[in-house]
Amino acid sequence: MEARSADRSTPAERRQLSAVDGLAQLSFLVQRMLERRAGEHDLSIIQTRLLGVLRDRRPTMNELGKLLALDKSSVSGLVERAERRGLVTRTPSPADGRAVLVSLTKDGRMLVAEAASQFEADVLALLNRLSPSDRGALSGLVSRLLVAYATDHGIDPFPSVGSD
Amino acid sequence: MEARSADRSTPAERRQLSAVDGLAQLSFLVQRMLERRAGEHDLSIIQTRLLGVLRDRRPTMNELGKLLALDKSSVSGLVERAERRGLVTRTPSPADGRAVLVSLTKDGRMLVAEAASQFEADVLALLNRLSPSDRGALSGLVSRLLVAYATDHGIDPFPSVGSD
DNA sequence: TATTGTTATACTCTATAACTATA
DNA sequence: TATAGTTATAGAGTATAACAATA
Repeated sequence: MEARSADRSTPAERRQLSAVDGLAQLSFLVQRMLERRAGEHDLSIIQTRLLGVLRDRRPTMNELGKLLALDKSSVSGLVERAERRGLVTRTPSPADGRAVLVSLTKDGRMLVAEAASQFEADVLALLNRLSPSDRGALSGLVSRLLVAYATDHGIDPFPSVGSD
Repeated sequence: MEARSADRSTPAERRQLSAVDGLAQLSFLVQRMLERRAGEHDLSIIQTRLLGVLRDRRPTMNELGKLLALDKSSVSGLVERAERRGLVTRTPSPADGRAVLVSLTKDGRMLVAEAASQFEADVLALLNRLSPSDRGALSGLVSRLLVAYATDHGIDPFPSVGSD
């Protein structure tokens, strides 16, 4: 649902968002930035995530399902649509006759690189609204938060977000 | 795409995420929390957002489209499905014979309240991984960032996230 | 038998276009 | 004419279930 403050005062009187509202709003903002940049390349967020995880992997359909937290049948459709656009290719696995390896094409790699750099620029522009010292502080706090969370969940905090 | 660090060192050597990666990961994490809690009530994120914006509004279909950034035809379907579940009701507008007012039912209000409080608890639990002073610092920085961004875009930073 | 992947099916979500009714 | 809303249609994205091929 929408994050919402219980605060009923007028805008001019309110000077700070609650921590929960702030984090919720920030997450929506970042997601919107990603969605917008992806959309400029006719990519959905999930298609963009697919290309993203393939940047440094050549997984089977099965592994892709785990990486993206999708059912194998969903992966079939996702990859089929990306393949139809020439962004990824399917290759039979030499190691396992049942398996299929998915990898980026040149076009796919170019597209994801472009979208990634634009998204990065968006986030940097957002962060530039803070002073350098505030920026560093925010970055450090977010990093610590994520590392603590990941550690609690037995995950390596550093590989990418979302799925891999 | 997946947020990714260009850092190629091993996990044990890496001690901080880049600011961009951190914000991207954090946004995915918060979104997953929302998605999970919504899913427990058989709600999608967009259905949850619909209920969320209706908590303190009684908009027309048209206004709802602007609040959620959806085409009017999308709103028709969205509201139709929510109405079928007994979560919202449609009432003819007394002021305009063409317009329809959408509002929460008791069931809808209960559902969104429950999902909201669970989501809030998730975010608070996440934040509790930081010390109280770090928590305050993070909250303040995020708040300043969002206020600066909103001000630059001529938006009131305080009403809810995402759409309203 | 178990695993990998595809296909059939069903539903949500979204947009465009055509339509009705009201302003 | 313009606006509010619905409906028809098309497509992406998701899951479950049934299936074929391989291990």
